[in-house]
Amino acid sequence: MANISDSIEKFILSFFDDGDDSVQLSRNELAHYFNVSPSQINYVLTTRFGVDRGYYIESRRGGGGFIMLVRLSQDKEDLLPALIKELDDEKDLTYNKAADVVDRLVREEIVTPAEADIIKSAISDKALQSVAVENLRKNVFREILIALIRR
Amino acid sequence: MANISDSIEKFILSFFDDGDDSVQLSRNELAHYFNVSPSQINYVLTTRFGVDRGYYIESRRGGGGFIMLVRLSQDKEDLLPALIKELDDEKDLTYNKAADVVDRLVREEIVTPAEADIIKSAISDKALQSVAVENLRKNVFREILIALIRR
DNA sequence: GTCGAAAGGTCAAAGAAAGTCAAACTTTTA
DNA sequence: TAAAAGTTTGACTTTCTTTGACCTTTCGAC
Repeated sequence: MANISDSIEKFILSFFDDGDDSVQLSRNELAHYFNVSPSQINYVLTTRFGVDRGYYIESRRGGGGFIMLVRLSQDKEDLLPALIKELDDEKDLTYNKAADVVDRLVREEIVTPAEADIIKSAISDKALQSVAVENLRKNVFREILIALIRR
Repeated sequence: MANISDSIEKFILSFFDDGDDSVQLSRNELAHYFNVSPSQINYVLTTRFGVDRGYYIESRRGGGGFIMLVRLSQDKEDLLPALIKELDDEKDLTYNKAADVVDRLVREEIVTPAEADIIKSAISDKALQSVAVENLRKNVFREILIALIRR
């Protein structure tokens, strides 16, 4: 966790701790506080607080400008079907993108952390990297078993 | 023990001495410390810290990158490591064979029935039948999401 | 209305890791 | 002692982060 972006992410997340569903911040202040260039705040926001992770970003420029992060809390009934639909549009589902979704499912209490580990292992690069299709299931299953050992 | 890889292995093993189950290291630092090329660290990791030896490797690139080694249960009596080993010998792992194993894991109370459902969906024919490899993860993930809806 | 300062936004380049792979070299084994 | 197995190295790739130069929007003063 040596990198600053992770620290900034944590810092921002801590603002949500009071159960608030939205948080307001100042890009310049934050950048100054962490001694980084302001655009790094944007980097953190786009990589850590995108829709994939279940956040919505709103902002205003100029005097009195601000950035507001809203934690999306979708209707639990709709979330899974919505995610499946989004899947189809996704042209390239990387592990990281998928893992973000899984983390969100944990947050929404649709899956337990233990189940999330299993899912992540099943969709990991390692599990799916199999040239020969015959080995695929083996790979996926192996990764799952490994995930089980780890807990 | 004249070769450097063995020394590096020993060195890394010593980090586990405090009873810790996981250890974090920097590839570059380690390579520099031993005066070897960074890729030699990968060599040591793959030859000495693979799953067969009871370790799991996780890593991240870029600024603040790291390599984390997790020690898995080394108990050869344990069911899971034994199953992983058997997997390698299995020439053709059908869905039914795998599902049997999963059911056994439920009976042994290693996984919950809910987790078993997730696992089964991840290794189902449907999940893994993807002509184009790019769609594979999508398929697997979709099947898992569907399994979640069902419950 | 116009202007300037005060925000925040964008993007590309540079930097900082780790990963891959094949070739060269060394050691072991049959 | 030749072939196989294991080790070492380095060039190249991929991923993620950090920085800075330049752009756009908003507000308040005049």
